[in-house]
Amino acid sequence: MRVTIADVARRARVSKATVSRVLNNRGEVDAGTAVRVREVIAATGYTPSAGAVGLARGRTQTVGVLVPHLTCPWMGDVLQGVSDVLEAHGYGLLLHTMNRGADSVTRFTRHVSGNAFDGLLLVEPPDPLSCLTGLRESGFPVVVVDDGDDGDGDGDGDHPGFPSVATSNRAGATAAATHLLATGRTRPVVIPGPAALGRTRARTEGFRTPFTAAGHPTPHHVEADPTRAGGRTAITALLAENHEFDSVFTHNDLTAAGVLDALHEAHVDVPTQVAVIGFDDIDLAAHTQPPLTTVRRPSREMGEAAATILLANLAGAPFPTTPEIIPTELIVRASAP
Amino acid sequence: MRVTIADVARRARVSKATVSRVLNNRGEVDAGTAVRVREVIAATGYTPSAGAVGLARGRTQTVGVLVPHLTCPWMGDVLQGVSDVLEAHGYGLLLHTMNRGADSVTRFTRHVSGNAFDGLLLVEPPDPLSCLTGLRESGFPVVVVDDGDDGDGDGDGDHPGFPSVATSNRAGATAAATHLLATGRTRPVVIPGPAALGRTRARTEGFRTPFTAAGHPTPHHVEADPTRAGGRTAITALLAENHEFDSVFTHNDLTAAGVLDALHEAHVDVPTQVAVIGFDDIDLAAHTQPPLTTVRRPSREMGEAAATILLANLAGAPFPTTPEIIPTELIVRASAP
DNA sequence: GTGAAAGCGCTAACAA
DNA sequence: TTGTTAGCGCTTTCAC
Repeated sequence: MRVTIADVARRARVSKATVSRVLNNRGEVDAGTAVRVREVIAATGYTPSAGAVGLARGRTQTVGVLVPHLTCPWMGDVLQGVSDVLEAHGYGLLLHTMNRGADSVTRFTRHVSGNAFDGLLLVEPPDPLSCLTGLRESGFPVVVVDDGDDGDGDGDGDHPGFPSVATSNRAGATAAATHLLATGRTRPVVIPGPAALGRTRARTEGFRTPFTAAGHPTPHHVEADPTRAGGRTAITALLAENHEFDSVFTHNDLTAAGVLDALHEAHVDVPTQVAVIGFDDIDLAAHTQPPLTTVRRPSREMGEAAATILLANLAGAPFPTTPEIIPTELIVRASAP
Repeated sequence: MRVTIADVARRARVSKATVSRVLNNRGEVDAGTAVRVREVIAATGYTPSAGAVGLARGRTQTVGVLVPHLTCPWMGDVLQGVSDVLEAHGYGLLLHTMNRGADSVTRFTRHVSGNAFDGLLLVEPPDPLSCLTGLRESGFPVVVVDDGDDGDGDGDGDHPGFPSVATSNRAGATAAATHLLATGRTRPVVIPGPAALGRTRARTEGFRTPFTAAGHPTPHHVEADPTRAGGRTAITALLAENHEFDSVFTHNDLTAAGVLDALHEAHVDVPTQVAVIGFDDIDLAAHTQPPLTTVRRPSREMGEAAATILLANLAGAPFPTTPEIIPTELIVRASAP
């Protein structure tokens, strides 16, 4: 049988209340008594039951994390950032996936209303997560990670009104464009991400700005699946129709890798004939042929920031009113030196 | 204020016990009463408090998962497998990392003895996890995922005695060797993983067997960090000393990618001059130049299997006495056709 | 400084 | 079939 607070109290010849005081460092205990209690605790190896403490205190010291799925390249980084911060503060991390569709959401909702955690981190939530608004109104602490914010600080991401952490999508894309212009590229092709996402808009606009500002036409856009095959197909088609371009900017690295494939097959040299820049800086980016210049998205730092904000709120601090923006960084490699 | 079982009972004009019966489908309730109770539940949006249920029942419907860290390529797959199974059975997943060293372990241990979860999944535990033995003796349900088992079914992984899920490390390496032999390679170089791991032994032996069986000498071994840079350095050194070899087998894909780098730099053609086979089949493997032949390790399936075994045990079934082996699969790509 | 007692929200005998 | 009564293990007034 587990050793309970009552066992400790009996052996230390005090009341449960006193043991509780010692446990929670409520100074109002006689030094000698405290020592005695601590000895018994050590001797019995007593650990408070998380569930009982939670029930009595009304807080579980646990944070829920809802992610779309676990298999995309940067999710591990986000989670690691979250996990590090949570653990450092003694919080547990209850992980939920939306991988199994509607059923997943139902289960998740039950967990939420079952008070299984004190706060919630929403990673890359798909556009209209209906249960969200309910949560928000009920005052449940929620932080959105990587909302589709443009990163210019005015909080117009996909879930306005929620405290959130985002990256500088717009500025990152602008940096890519500026880099291309600085190296003499004037006719880029852009392969954007899903049109529904705020970050796609932000990256599109951020990329266009320097070009139009320099008097160049709006960059040519091409649709493609956000996969390696998608990028490859798109560029192959473009080459077939003899479209002229001297550079490609994709909204994700996987697509960029496909672009490199297509160019390679068509014997178009990278970077001399065409420069390529991706977005995200996933592991693969450093390993393509040639290595990919890309806009790094600070996944881990975003996870850390989100967890920090949530924990601060649980500790009584108000949520920040504007999104916290973690800056992107242009990683220059051989595909666009 | 949250709506509690007492609120529901009052509004349905029954006792809390009856509500509880309806909640848990204890058939012994009058149909009419049950309907009335359900109506009130629906009307109030009542959800049982997870903590209170856990305390009363002595079970939390939550499983702990301890992973070394979240950033390695296959961890997401393992977790996705675990998560899918757990969610499908209504279990929560409490995630712990050992990323922050000793402190992590301490926190984790507290969670364990705090009864925060009903069972535990240990993913790739480092060799001697001291708290493990204590757990085991106390009868706490633990399943080890990817123990360093050789996969030949005799249960001699790094943590013998624990129920576990592993992959066919030995057979996978044998398949790689057989493939090389079948394509005329007789002088391989092997870059093994960390010597302390059981799977390194298993893969080493599995690879050697076909060669010695065919009358060839034991393959040449070269030490290297399990990173891309490690593989590159190792092969560069080997080339510098004019060591003759016609193929390379590495215990992980990252190292293999480094090997490809080194060969490319030295203008050694792959696969005509040297064939290369890796292990794991991480995303990168399909994207190297040339694409990497590798032994796929079924990460996600391992996660699913481990969760299934644990849940079965929590439901009353005994643990299997031998490790569950999910087979590897040789993925043939251009680096060793 | 310390203890008694009343919950936290639920389940599970035991009666009725 | 249903209600009553104890807990589960802890925190927290409120007295002393």
